Amino acid sequence: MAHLMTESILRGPYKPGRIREQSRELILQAAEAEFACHGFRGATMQRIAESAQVPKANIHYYFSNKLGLYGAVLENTLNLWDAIFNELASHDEPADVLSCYIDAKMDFSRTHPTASRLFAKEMISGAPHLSAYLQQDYRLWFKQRMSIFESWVAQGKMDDVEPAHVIFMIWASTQYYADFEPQILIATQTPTLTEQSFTSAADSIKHIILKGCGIC
Amino acid sequence: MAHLMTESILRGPYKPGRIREQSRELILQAAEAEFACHGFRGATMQRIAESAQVPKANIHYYFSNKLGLYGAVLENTLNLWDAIFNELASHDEPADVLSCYIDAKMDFSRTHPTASRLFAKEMISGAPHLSAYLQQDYRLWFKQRMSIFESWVAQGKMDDVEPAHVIFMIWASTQYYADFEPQILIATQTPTLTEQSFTSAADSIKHIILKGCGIC
DNA sequence: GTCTATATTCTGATAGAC
DNA sequence: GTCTATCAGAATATAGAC
Repeated sequence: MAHLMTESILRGPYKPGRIREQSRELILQAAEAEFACHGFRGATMQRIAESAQVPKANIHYYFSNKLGLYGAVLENTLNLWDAIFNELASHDEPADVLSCYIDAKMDFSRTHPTASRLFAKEMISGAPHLSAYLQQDYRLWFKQRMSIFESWVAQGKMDDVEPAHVIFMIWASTQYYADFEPQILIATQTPTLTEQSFTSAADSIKHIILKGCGIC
Repeated sequence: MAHLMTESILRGPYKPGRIREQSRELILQAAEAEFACHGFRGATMQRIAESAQVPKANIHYYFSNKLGLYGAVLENTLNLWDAIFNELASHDEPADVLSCYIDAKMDFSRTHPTASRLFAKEMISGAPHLSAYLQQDYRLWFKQRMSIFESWVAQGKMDDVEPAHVIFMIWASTQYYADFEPQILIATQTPTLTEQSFTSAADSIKHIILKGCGIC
């Protein structure tokens, strides 16, 4: 029976370092919400601690300082972001590729709105903590995808639109439903964005982007 | 000669209250940049004072407190915003209306990027200081424009796309070039967004939105 | 690992001389 | 109207008992 006392009821059997992981995760979640809402400077350790329901000093036990905590939150967010990036696969037909990508991006806005907002806040502030990330994989990824679009244009599979602007339109439109939720709710006079709202939005975006780019 | 000493070289002849106006304007400009970059909580009176090159106490002479200053900045921003709202006029042809509106919105992103970012930050934070504004004119404006779109759909002038999503796509895409500038610069590997960048982006957006909505 | 108490710096705001 | 000096409270961060 003794070892049962050390098991986590919620998260399965005991492993060395599990308490550490759990506490870290709890703080990270609270921090993500706080940073997404108030930005790096506007967020306070006090509020994060209250939200995570741990004493303020515990945060400093798990993370070196405020910047370290923010870095950890940002890293989590960027990992999620990368996963969506790679959803823009190079299948044969542009229609399939873009449809799937728009659906994936919109799904991300629905399931990870806080991550989307955190990223947006960081960008609007001039991306002071993202330079390393943006310089690496991101540039390469973008260049590669742009050349795929250009080959489609060359093959007459889509209109001669600048590929970068198409990507920006997709990013902007899909992220909008996470980042500008209050504006959308009031405009459409609905209390919350349902799963159906997102599906409907994705359908409209797909229709406009595909037809607008001359993809059949 | 004496009265020349009281004239402002930059802003024309002396008027009662001119010093007051000038100082207020100076502080407001610095505050807008600071709030747009760090949000309400993240901005500090100290930094605003330094940026405006006035002693911190002077800000409290012109504005009741931090919230009052933020309110004044936000009011300026919303007035600019309203002007663009009304650019979506109800001419006869959808193509003209949407073209002009996209151009106007994109021009706003180019000439008032800080205002755009301030508004975006406020939205991402849940629009805590905008509820009054969003409840009034905004709802009415949106409803009216939606009915125009619906009449176009009924007349077969455009595809049966949900009007709200079209508007959101236009807002999202145009604001993106102000709010997400760092991402765009790094992706396109250019040092700054030129006037030509904005024109090119507007052209792509117009092409995709108009064709995508079936507007000839 | 957890938490109370506290050191230290910073922030918003004010008083009062000029 | 302007500015220096300063307050009270809040912020990050640490010390040290348990």
